Amino acid sequence: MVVELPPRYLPAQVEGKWYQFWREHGYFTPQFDPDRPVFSVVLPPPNVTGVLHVGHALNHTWQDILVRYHRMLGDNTLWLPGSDHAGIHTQMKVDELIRSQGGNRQAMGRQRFVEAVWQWKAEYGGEILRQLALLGNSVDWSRLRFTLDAELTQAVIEAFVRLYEQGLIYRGDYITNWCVSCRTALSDIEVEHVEQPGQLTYIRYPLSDGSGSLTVATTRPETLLGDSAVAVHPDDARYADMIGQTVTLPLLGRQIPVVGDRAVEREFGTGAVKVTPAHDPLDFAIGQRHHLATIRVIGEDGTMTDAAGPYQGIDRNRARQRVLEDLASQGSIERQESIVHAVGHCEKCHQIIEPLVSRQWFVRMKPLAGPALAAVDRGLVRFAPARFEKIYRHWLTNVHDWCISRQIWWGHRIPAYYCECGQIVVAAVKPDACPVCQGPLTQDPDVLDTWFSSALWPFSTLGWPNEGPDLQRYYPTSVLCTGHDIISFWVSRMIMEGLHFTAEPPFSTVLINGLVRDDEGRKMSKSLGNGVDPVAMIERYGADALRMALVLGSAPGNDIRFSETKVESAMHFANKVYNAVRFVLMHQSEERELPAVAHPADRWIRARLQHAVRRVTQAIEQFEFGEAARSVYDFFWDEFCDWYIEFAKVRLNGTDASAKAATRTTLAEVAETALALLHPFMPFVTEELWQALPHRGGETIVLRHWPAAADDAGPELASDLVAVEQTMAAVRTVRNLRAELNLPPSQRIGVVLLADDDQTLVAWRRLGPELAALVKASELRMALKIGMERPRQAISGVTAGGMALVPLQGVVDLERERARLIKAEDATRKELQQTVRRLADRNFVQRAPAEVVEASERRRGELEARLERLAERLADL
RNA sequence: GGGCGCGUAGCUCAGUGGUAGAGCGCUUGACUCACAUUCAAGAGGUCACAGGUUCGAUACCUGUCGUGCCCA
Repeated sequence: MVVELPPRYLPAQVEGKWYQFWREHGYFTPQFDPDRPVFSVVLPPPNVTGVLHVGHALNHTWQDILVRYHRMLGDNTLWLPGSDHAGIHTQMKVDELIRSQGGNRQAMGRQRFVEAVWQWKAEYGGEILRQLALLGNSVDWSRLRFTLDAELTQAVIEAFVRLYEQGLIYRGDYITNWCVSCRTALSDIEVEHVEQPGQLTYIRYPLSDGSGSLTVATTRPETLLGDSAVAVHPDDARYADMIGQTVTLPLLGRQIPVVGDRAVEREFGTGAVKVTPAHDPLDFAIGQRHHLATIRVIGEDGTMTDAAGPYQGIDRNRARQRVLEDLASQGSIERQESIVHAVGHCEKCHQIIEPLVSRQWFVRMKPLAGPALAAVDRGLVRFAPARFEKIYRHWLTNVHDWCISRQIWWGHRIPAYYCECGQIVVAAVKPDACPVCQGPLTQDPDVLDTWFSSALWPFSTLGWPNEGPDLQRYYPTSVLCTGHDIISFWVSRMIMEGLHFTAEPPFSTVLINGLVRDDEGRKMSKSLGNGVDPVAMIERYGADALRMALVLGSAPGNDIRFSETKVESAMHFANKVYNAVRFVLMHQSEERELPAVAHPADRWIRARLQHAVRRVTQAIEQFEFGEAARSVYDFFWDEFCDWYIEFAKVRLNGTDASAKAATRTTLAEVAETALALLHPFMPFVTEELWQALPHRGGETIVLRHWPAAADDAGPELASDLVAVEQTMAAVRTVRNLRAELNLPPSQRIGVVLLADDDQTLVAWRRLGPELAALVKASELRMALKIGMERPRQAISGVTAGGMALVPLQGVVDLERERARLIKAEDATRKELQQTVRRLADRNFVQRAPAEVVEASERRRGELEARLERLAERLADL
């Protein structure tokens, strides 16, 4: 067969072609077979504004490995792609764009702005999806979803209405995290806590009866203006008699009570705290318990309200300075100390969060959290690795109600309608008029948190609330693969909503992938500028290389370090695979094949392949993708390329036609199976090569059945395997001797192999031609050691079952050789002593398993023999 | 303050209750007819430290130190 393949693998010329082929033929769309198991996965939807980063690349590669593996097993395999609308983020982005063009969101009005966002989405929102295809992800494009699609919006509205009707959604005045820059409420988990230096100010509040004063400590003196009490711990002896008294609020002169509350930490500051229910979550809770006034002194724009009296209209930061100055001039400040404390910041814009009371919509979490915890307890959902259950449990047991309204325009608008008469109607379709007074209704202006729609993703994407075939067939999904950073954000909420709406957990396994860090172990971030663009990596090294680099050395839940050299070496591997198969192709023949006579090496490589099949299959089943990848890698490179192909060359260059036929067949079949094994990891190069190789039926490796580990161990197999292993050992020993002598590979040498027993001699002889070729022997003599006169003036080495000698014909550095032998003798003696000591130990002999004791005894025998041989050689010199 | 990881070759990381492994890097030699994106050989490790369990611990337990993350 004439094969014209360039000597180097060029991924750029290959990858796009095959992806298009797969996509056009619809191989990623399952053909449902009711007799086969279902394997379904939903892609964690990336932000529509996003671009692919290496974290996605790892996460997607893992999913693609699982999905391609199950597709090859013949399961009904669905991987459903999509993106989410990323409410705040997208709105900010488009807002900036409009402002940069001199426009203004407020002036445009809501409707035109939302249209502009849709237009932006149509133009740029597909970027991440395009990049996702570059990675080779085998997603079903015919089922692409977006959280704001009509069907998914219907699901969101339906969920909201049902939860409302069930009393699980309510509207209320509550303290929320407010971002003065984004001008919206945020949920707890959208707040990042950052350690910062700050000032703890001790302020004296005089007792109203003039009998003294109480000192409180605060890091936020400006909130003093909104204080409605001072709280102390009821069991704190220092303040016991002050509870029930009133104090005078400095600056404003308001009379406020001293209350006792167990939430107060006695050890912090003075043990007395100012209570500002409108601007602190803990204070809000205290305020509720003691029916205190909620005085909002900071507005939604971050400036002081009219309740702040003389400070009205001042920015919150300047107000802090002014309050401090005024307190100082009054002599109310006892002292100040520097502290480091965690300050909440907006995850999106990194501004300091302002906790404030506002009217928002909430989901009651406790009733939903119970079943979600039970599902994990009962094993209906399991985490891999299991330790992540703890994070899940901890969050769900301490869960607070979820603020779901956002004061923005881009998103699912809340289906609540208000009448002037005070009536609130929550309905999927806007009613014509108020059911009470027939007055006109206006819709709530707010939209829902993006995570509210993401929580429904595993079933809204499959058609819920409609009971269509997709929902019946592919729900619940099989595995959800994601990072541990969104276990609370997303995973737990999907489980809660899934159980609530479908009575089933949305997936049975949560597979956690680690973070991809830079080569120094730092998190990748924009500010550090250490992010890696996966698309650039793909362009430079190929998607297969990027995938393999990320997967090798990755394990469930463990972070990995990324470095370009890893991608480079993975590219080398792709090239190696390519050239190995190129070799196979170059030796295929159009001639009618003769009956093949199998050679020990053929049986050996097939046995090693079976071993690799078992290892890879097992590792994938256990999500040990790094292990699985390494197994294929080692098989391909070490066993197939470095040994089998080298063995094969001998027979291919020989004259025996049936031996050639057997070799060709083995090369082709082993390569074909190995490519299948590698396909989930490196889809492109494997398809390219598989198409060129002879294969039985099938139009794509994507649908090739997954290799099954066969039990083909014949009686001759074991001795064949030993023969090959002993040959390999002898080759290594002779090569070692060659290296000792610094011989160039081109120089042929005489080699003598002396076997300790018949079995070894037979083994060597069976692979004699291969042995001679691999050690570049001009002459190879093999004999039993007994009765054979050892050549003098030869360099020698011990090997499994015998020894190897290379006659030197007068050219040898005797001292160097002697030093080498002494070193080997020392090492051998040391290990022998260890082994002897162990075997002398009655405890060991009696208690260790029999096979371990036997192995030790064998080892002792080997070591003794080796020591003997070494001594002989030394004597020779 | 609470919780969870990690500490194995120069670097990045596998791994196992019974003789320490890989890739990269390094050293030496080779453009050997699939591949120099290669081949062959080599050097390099008290498996963080201290106790305990065990006949035997790098692995299991406890503590210490270092380091990273999450939550409050």
